[in-house]
Parts: sequence; structure tokens; C-alpha cells
Amino acid sequence: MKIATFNINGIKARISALSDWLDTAQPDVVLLQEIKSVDENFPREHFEDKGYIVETHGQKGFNGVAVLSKLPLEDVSHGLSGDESDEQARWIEATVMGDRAVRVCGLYLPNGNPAPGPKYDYKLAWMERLRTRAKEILTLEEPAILAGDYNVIPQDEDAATPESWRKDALALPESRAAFRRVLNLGYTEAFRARRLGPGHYSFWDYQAGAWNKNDGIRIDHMLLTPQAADLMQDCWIEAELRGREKPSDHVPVWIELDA
DNA sequence: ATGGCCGTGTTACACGGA
Repeated sequence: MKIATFNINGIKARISALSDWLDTAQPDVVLLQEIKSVDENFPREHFEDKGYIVETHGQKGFNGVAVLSKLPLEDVSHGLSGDESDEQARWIEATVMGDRAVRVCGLYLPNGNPAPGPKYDYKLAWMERLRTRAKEILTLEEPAILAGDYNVIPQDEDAATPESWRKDALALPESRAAFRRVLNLGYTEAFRARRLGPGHYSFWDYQAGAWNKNDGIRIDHMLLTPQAADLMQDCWIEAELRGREKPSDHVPVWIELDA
């Protein structure tokens, strides 16, 4: 089973590039972030015609997550528990029925800038809710993957120019600590279990020729329960997509599971 | 040397992103 997470930065603007990628890359499951669309306007038939089941959790203008799957889905749920008043669409869960059932959680973690401030407070509160949900999922003792745009640069080696991110919400010590608190529950960060060292990025800003200078950051992550980690065959970043026509500012991160 | 963008909603910019 091949699963990818991909922040597409707007479904309307990305429908062509996303379709071309799906046709050639052929993922079984895709977790999308920043669809920037309400559910009614998401072009679901377009992807159903390609053989995908489509589940969306959108809102007007911003945010929004979705799951595309060639395999049957069960127990789909929308939204992150822990704050009923939170109206931002940043979380979706489903169980993928492959050779093994795999619980997938697609997430779009708040950016949090400027920090300090209310947006940063929201980010940290959201991460605490994430930790609570991650803890619940571990108790199931089943293969599960928490994947998406975490908006966290875990370590300095995950940025080409770490000094320029020093005061940014993506790299502040509190953000990194909150990310580690989730990991330390007992999750495996899939990419780092396969590839070590600097120079691996999943986002390059549209500004200042960041892609041409390879001035990137690694902020799209996949966290695995022990049962999922045992099924991992490989994990990689498809950086090449950033150089294509009309790209998202993020690229897909992939995992292959023996499931 | 320095600054450089993009998408959405609404219709000339505001806002968010990272």
C-alpha cells in the first residue's frame, strides 16, 4: 500500500497538476491539505472517475483536508476532538481496507505566525489536542499513520537556512518540543527512520527563488504507530514535483507499507 | 546587493500562508 501526503495549496488551482501526478504516480491513498474549498465545490467526480473514493472536510477559502483512496474506506471522521468551538477544517480520519486495515489521519497543523500572539497560542493548543488524540490511537495497538503538513521544522538540519527561521512559529523551541511530545508517546517519524542528515525538504517558498536556491524546509511528516512502523518498506520525498508547471509550494511525502 | 509569490474571495485589494 502506497500512501502520500500532499499540501496542494488550493484544489481549484492545482486540479491539473494533481491529476497528472495521480495518473503517473498511482498512489493507493492520498492525504490532501489546503484544499481551500467547501465540500460542495470539491471536484469529487473528477477523482472518482480515476477510481478514487473521495472524502473531504473543507471550509470556505482556507485550510481544508481530504482523503483520496483506491481502497475501501471505513469509519470516516471529520475534525480533531478536544474543542467543539474550533471551526477550522484541519483533520480527517479513515480506515483503509487493504490486506491489513490501516487507520490514516490527515492533518493540517496551524502555521502559528506571528509568534508570540493568539495564532501561536492556537497552534500550541491544537498540538496539545493532537497529542491527546495520538495517545488514544496508540491504545488501539493497530497500524495507524498521522500524516500531513505539521508546520514544524523538527531540527536545524531540516532547514537550508536555520538561522532565518529562528524566531518563526515553525521552528521555535516550544513548537519543536510539542512535536517531540507527540513522537515520544511512542511514534516513529517515518522519513527519519529511513533517511538521515541535512538537505531533505518538502516545502520551498514561492518567493525569492527559494526552489532554485534549494532554500527549503522539511515540514510535512508521517508519524507511525509501532504496528505501522513494523509494516514500513520505505519513505521518501518527491522533491522533483516542485520544479514542474504551476506547482504547489509543498511536494508529496510517500510511504510504502506492507499492507 | 537586494528583493523577488501565490491562491481565494470578490471584483481592486485583503488576507493567509511559511
